[in-house]
Amino acid sequence: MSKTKEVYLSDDVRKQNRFRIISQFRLHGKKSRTEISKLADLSASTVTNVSTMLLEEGIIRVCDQDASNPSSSSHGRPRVQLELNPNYKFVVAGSLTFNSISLSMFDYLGEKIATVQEKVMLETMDGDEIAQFILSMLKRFEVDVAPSIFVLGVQGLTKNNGKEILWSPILSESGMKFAERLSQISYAEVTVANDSAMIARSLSKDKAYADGTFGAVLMSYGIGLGLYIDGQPFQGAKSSASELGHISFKGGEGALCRCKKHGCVEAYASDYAIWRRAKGLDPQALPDRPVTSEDIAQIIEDARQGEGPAREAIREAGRAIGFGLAIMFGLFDAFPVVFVGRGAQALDLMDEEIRQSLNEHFRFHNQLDINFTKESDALIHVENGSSIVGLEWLDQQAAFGA
Amino acid sequence: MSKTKEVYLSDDVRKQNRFRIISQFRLHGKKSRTEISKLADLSASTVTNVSTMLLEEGIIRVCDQDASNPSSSSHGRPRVQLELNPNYKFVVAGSLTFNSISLSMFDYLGEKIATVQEKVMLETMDGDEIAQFILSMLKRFEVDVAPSIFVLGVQGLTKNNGKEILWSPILSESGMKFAERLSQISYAEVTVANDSAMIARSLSKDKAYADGTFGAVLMSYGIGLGLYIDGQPFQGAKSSASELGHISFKGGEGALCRCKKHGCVEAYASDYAIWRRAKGLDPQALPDRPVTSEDIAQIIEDARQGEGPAREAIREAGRAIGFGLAIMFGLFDAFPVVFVGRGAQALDLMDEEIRQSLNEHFRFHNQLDINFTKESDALIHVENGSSIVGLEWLDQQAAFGA
DNA sequence: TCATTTAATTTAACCCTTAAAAAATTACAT
DNA sequence: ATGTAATTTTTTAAGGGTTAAATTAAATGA
Repeated sequence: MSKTKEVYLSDDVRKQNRFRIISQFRLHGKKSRTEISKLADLSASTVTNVSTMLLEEGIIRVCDQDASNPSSSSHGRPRVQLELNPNYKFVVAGSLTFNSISLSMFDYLGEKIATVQEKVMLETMDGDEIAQFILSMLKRFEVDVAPSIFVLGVQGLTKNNGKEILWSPILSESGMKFAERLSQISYAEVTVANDSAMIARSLSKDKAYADGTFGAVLMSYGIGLGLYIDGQPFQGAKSSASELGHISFKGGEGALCRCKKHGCVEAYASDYAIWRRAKGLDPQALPDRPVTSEDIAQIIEDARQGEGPAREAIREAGRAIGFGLAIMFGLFDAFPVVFVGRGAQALDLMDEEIRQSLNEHFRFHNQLDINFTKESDALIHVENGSSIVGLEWLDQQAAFGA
Repeated sequence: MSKTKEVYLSDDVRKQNRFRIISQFRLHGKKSRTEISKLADLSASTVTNVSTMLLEEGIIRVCDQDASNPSSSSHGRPRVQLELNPNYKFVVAGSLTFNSISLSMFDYLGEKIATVQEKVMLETMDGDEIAQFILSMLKRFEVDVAPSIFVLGVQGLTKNNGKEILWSPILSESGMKFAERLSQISYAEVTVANDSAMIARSLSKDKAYADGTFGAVLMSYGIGLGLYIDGQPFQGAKSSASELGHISFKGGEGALCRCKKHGCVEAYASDYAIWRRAKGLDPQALPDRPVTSEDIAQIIEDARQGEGPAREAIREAGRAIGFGLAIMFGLFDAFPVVFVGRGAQALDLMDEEIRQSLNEHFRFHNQLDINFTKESDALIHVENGSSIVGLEWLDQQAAFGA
């Protein structure tokens, strides 16, 4: 998954240039050799050579040269449009949440060609069972192709190599190795990634966020942060890091968090925390049943009606988020923030508290013209971001080989 | 300063290999072509070609082939030892603190060949004056060579490009551009870097810390953190980041910090904070005179005598540091920590409080077998780390050209 | 049908690395 | 002294990559 190559042979030069060319197709879609030559800043000869190889290897294909040849200037030999071959290889991108698994298959062009979703409590399963379950879901796809890579977004701390889940609140074992098992039985590459990081990746392709520096805060069963800096996903040292949710907001006597510590941001801002507080339950215990989307929607509606425990629960969530962001801003400088997930629907009700809290805890008062926006469909973004990771991996494989 | 290069021409291949070879000399000192060939994993022919060029360009030189030809096996043509040419180019590495400037000149081999130190209050000077002052100090060096690059360690937040100080407690202007001015009048490259980051860089060459992952906590006029992960210096998004000192420890009603906010870790753990508390001064005001090394030494000695305000001030510092580290560990995973600076002399008196605080605020109880050690001579480490940065820059220039 | 125009391919030259051959330099035995 | 073996370094020739320039391919329009 790394892009770093020790380059000291002309062979490596070709691989680099293959990657350059594939990347241009990935970025711009259908293009002629001449256009690619300009985009990739490579000579026409090189583009001819490389694209001949890529065609032979099935990585790209010649488009149907319909009447509609777009950019071609009417005179002269017409351009031959090429594009990535959608059938070259396939990615399965998915999202594992505490009560469901959702999987979608994408072709090499990035089109979603199938999708399956299943309710299931992951906490009750061990690594083998999860791997088997995912494989069984695959069989229900209408398409008959094998994926080359799985990318699965999951809440919690994942290792940067994508091979291990260090800790996840939705899994029974920690350091769970279902990735390894799934890889064994499916003969495919398997990558696990932090869900919020995947959301950020998905948004990074969006024009509105494409300038490159922003954070995606996921407010749902937990609180996650995915960070993009100068167009690059930010990774922690070993792990997905940027664990916004488990920054200590209230210290040891604070409300109980799912991670078994007290006072975490999550213990005030996640959906179970908001529900717990709105319903007046014991802050030192976890709710005894899962909190549903409907529960949260109801609380938000109550809060909109006026003051009361629901309103106050949401205010407190805002203060916790603001505190967490202040810490993050202190470490990374302030960045625009996109809120995603069920809790984000109440962003307008929290805005003031977030800003107050930020103001109190972040050191640069004057830099606080921070942009908060919200996005829904967290799950779609997780899947989308995961597919992007998968496609990038395929591109690198196609360029540099195994 | 980045190592990433776009390689798509055979010319780039040679540059990469030049860098490989130079790096081996940097790493191992005197070596023959044959040895370099093995170390750099390049053919003997390539090493011959490249070293011929490097010799012509004055980047390396032939060593005096004394009687002592070390590794050479007695039979056969003897190896010709080569090494980096100490006179190729020169680095000035320095440290700017609130009341002094210290500069040293290093040759291309990394040997310190001159050093000057000067008491001066930086806060009273503007960018131009600082730049002029540094130049005037240079004139007092006994050597008559011009440096190619200045690397200056300074407390506060620096931009990653090394061109700007975003914020520093010891400078009057924020975003000060003295780097630019110094660069103009000295015709040399100028880099400003976070002092703690430089300390970490210096320590990273030390065998004890060379396994690669550790943090260096600087406890003196402020609280800084330099992070090394897997042998690589960790950088924030835009800035030196990892501002341990300004994590909010006590919130808005906490003690006044030099950054003008309240409750920062620094407001409890820096030398002025410890002094303030030990002397029973108003926590909502800054001390009205600089705290000296002697002041701190005195407080530590008092604290060793038994309970009392001095002892309690140091305890509180430990709690603040522990809290800050807990936040850091939550974001980066736990890492061994080296303490440096005046305050570090009291590490044994704080150890218990640091660990208690960590335990309370860090989410993984069981991972707390963290190594704390201390190093003194913060200033030497800052200079040392800075010289390393300078030499790396020269190496890259030598390999890749301007 | 033919000149014009633009796209794509082929050709020839250049750069870099490396394996293999050659040259250089020393130790040691006779 | 002199020749042989051992080792290091340089030179040579081959192989792979890129590119500018020349050439071929394919369409338009008079």
